[in-house]
Amino acid sequence: MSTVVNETLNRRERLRAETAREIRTIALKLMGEGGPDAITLRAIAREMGMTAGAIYGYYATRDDLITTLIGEVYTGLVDAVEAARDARPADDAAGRLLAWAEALRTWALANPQGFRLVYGDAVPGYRPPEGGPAATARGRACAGLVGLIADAWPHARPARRQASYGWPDFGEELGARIRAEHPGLPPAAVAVALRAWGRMHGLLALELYGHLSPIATDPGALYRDEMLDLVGSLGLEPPVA
Amino acid sequence: MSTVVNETLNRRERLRAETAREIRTIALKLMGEGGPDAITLRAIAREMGMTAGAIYGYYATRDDLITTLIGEVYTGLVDAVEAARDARPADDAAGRLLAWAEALRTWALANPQGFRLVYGDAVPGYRPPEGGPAATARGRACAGLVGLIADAWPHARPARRQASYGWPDFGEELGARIRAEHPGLPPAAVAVALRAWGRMHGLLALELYGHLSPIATDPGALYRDEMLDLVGSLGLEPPVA
DNA sequence: GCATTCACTACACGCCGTTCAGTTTTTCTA
DNA sequence: TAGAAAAACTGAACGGCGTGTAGTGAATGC
Repeated sequence: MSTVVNETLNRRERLRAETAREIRTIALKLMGEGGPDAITLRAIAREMGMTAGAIYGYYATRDDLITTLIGEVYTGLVDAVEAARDARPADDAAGRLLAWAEALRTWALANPQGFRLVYGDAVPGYRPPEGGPAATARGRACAGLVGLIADAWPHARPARRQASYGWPDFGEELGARIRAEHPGLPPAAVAVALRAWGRMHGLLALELYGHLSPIATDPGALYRDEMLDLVGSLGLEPPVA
Repeated sequence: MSTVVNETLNRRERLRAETAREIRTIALKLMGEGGPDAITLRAIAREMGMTAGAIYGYYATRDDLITTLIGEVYTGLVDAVEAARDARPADDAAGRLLAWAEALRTWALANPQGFRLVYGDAVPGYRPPEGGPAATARGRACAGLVGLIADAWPHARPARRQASYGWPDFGEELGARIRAEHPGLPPAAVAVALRAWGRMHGLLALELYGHLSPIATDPGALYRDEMLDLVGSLGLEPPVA
């Protein structure tokens, strides 16, 4: 079945793909306006001049659509942070980490509903599926963060390294990937990367969910400060600029 | 009208208060079973042998009920972390901070839906009201954290203090409270406290929302590690135990 | 040219929050 | 203590939701 798919798509298939994309586009628009809960099959259909039932020809259920959207949005997020990282020279470990973190916050502030979709409760009892684009995007994010930590690892003070971790402490897939990409990197570095992820996520989540606004007038300064502290704790010199 | 309320509550008022409490209790039970979205006026009424409309005699709207619940749950959370902190001797700054952090995670794992209720999207367009129990609880949490940082402040390395903050960078109410409770404490300490909050919240939120489970097998170890790093970065010696 | 496939509509079901007129129960008062 | 006033509650309704299912009309392929 995987042979000879070279023929251009049928007119039918083209229309079909286009409609599926329109559904997703409108869903994202609705999400941007009213949050993940505004993604309603009936609202999408209304916007498209269709009936809600028609969407079931494209997505088996609302959760399926949401899952697809999460994958798309998450991928866009990882694209953004990776691009920001790669805009810095490869030997500027501190700059690359800071660029990643700053791009994450910039993206989150520009797409607050997307952040909620990816990291919050999109659906009541929603459990992300095992594989799929969302898992891939998360894998990229984790691997990217580990890469940033790996670049900084030679500078890290030994005091920070004493926690005892082994590869079994981490997901098999991620562990294998990291051992391939960064031979010789100890598993403790993965723990540092995940903790760095937590430091970024924590202040961002608090800010985006409104828990910081009545308390701190400039959450961005707090966040930058936190990232500089992180860079410093890795033994890196933050850039003077 | 405010005069002479000394009389014991009417039988009516007693029954009324009891019913209101039953509503809240059942709502929390439903939340524990099915998350915040399972809090449904109809489900509550069903469980009580009532009609959904009857609840409107006690709470003006579902959001009002949710708001009340958030306040209660948040208060319970702060009670728990404060108790854990106060179980340690006053001169053990590191132990008190670690106890606070550990109690936070313990509470969150025991009440994951409560964590979602307080820190996540309880309601689509929900904006927490200005005052109320939830704001009070958050104030207690912040003040408590600042207190923990204040105890550690004399030990902090000067390198960590160079960020420039002023009192206007923080909420008026919180600022006044802190200046009263900790005279001489610079505003930069508040920033450190909020960043510490972020470090706790980040790993916890990632774990509870299932973003860490496919990656790290023991998020608790990660969390403890992060907290030890935090304590160390404050210049405190973590307890040997 | 015609059978098949596909996209879609119309309708139904059960859930939800919310409102409101009416009924029942309790409390207060004359 | 009888009746008025107030409070508590019901039952039905409205609109909105996700989700199925039978039927319709047009495009596709032989």
